[in-house]
Amino acid sequence: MTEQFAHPHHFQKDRPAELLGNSMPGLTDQDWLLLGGLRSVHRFVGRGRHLLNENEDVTMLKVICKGWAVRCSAIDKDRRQILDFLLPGDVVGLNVDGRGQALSDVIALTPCEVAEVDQTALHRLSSQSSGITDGIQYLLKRNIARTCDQAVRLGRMTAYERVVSLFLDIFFRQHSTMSEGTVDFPITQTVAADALGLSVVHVNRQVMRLRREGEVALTRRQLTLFDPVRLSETVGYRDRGFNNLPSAIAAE
Amino acid sequence: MTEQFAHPHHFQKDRPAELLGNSMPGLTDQDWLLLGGLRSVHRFVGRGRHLLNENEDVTMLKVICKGWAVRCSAIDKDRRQILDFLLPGDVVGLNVDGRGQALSDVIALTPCEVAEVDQTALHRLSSQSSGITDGIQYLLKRNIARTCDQAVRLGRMTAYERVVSLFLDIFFRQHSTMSEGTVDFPITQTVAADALGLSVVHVNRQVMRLRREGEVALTRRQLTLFDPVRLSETVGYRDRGFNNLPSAIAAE
DNA sequence: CGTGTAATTGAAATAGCTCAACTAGGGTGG
DNA sequence: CCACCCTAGTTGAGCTATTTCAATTACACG
Repeated sequence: MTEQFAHPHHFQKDRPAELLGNSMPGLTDQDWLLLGGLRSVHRFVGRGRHLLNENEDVTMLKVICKGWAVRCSAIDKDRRQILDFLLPGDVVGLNVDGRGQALSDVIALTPCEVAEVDQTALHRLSSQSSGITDGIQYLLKRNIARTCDQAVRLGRMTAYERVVSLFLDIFFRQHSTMSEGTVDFPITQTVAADALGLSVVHVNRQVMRLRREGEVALTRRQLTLFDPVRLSETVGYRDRGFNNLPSAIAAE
Repeated sequence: MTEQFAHPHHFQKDRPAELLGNSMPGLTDQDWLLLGGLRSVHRFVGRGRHLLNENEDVTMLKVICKGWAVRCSAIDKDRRQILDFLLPGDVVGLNVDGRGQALSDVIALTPCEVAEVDQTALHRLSSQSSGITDGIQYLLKRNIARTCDQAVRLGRMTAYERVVSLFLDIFFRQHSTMSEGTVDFPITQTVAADALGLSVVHVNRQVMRLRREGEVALTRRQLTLFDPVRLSETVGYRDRGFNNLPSAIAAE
């Protein structure tokens, strides 16, 4: 399918291991060594291509090195729900059902670079190091947290709140203070609509409103929040301690 | 003693070790022994009482031995989103943020009996047995699957579909064939509304419709589905392999 | 037997959707 | 360099699913 871009000669040991390790707090030097020894295959995936298909047997984990992707479940031809956005460092293939099959599709939102790691190889490492075991658990817990927040958004927030809350999520995944700032935002309004359970038209109206209110600037690829604190308060945003906000660091 | 735990299915389901072990497939006899040796404290929790508060530091895991609970996040005084239903065998305390604090409240839906287990004690067991490590991962993955399904429901299904899909979920968690049957259903329409992101009134209208269509019978505590197969097809229900449906067993 | 919680039903209000038309850019080929 | 497309964004107008409000009925439980 999408695997025609493999570069078998080009084994990049450092970057995938580094990205993976950075997503797992509390690794020892020994753990880093083990991770560094993981054999990985680097691949390029074009925008819109699948990194994973729902119900596919997951044998390889994929660490996103560059680009953005979405985890997404299609319920019929013209309804799909985006469950999560994946940024560099995120791992594809952890969300599986009781048979080890993928729970949802994963689709490249921008051209992506991923490092493929054999699942059983990582499992083997994990049995040698409790740090890595804990690291995988940490990634699973982060996925749970994101999906819970997503469910609350979808179930009990107004359109306006959903948009703000998505903006805050994406913002704080890239920005580590509570002050004004600009971050990458390669998310079209159509994609945002599928993430927020709204129609494109209605997403657009909320974005327009936020612009009129002077809360955000939004171009094709960049999002600026002018007062993240105020926005956080208006929608009851809660940091979950998986980003790099000071509160999380302070609580260590 | 060893022999007692080797055949879990033949034993009563109300003991913490059995309940926990039964939720973790693929345990060895040795794993069962370890679990059986876990010290646990038995508690009774009244209906409506909290088993866990959002943001509470989680030091104890609680295995539900009897009764039902909900995992639920309050966004303000009169909006809350129920994320999951917990039945006997489910574990309270796995869904935590990056600081080890609970992501959501857990509230007893009926009077509950729980077995409290020290988290670090279980963690210690887990470092002695890869079966138990995998078991915990399995529980986390099940939580992810449930929350993903919940997000799809909330984001992209009509009211009618949401109700049917919740009924199917609850049904197949207690019924292991695709044929007509009756299961426990201690869920008031108000509670269902908070789980489905709908108003009580509208939930009621969907239930009435389902009754009129002859699809369900629903009393205060019992739910009957007359044709689960047809219902599954109309809402695109997918079994995730965490219940006891034949498909799951067959795929082993 | 009362009393409070849960279910049911109708009617009016509304948040969000659909349809449709139009604008703005960004890339591509001639 | 322009003409052309194609995708993304924007806006208006009418429609509908769902909510809110309000009133009534059933039901469990002390």
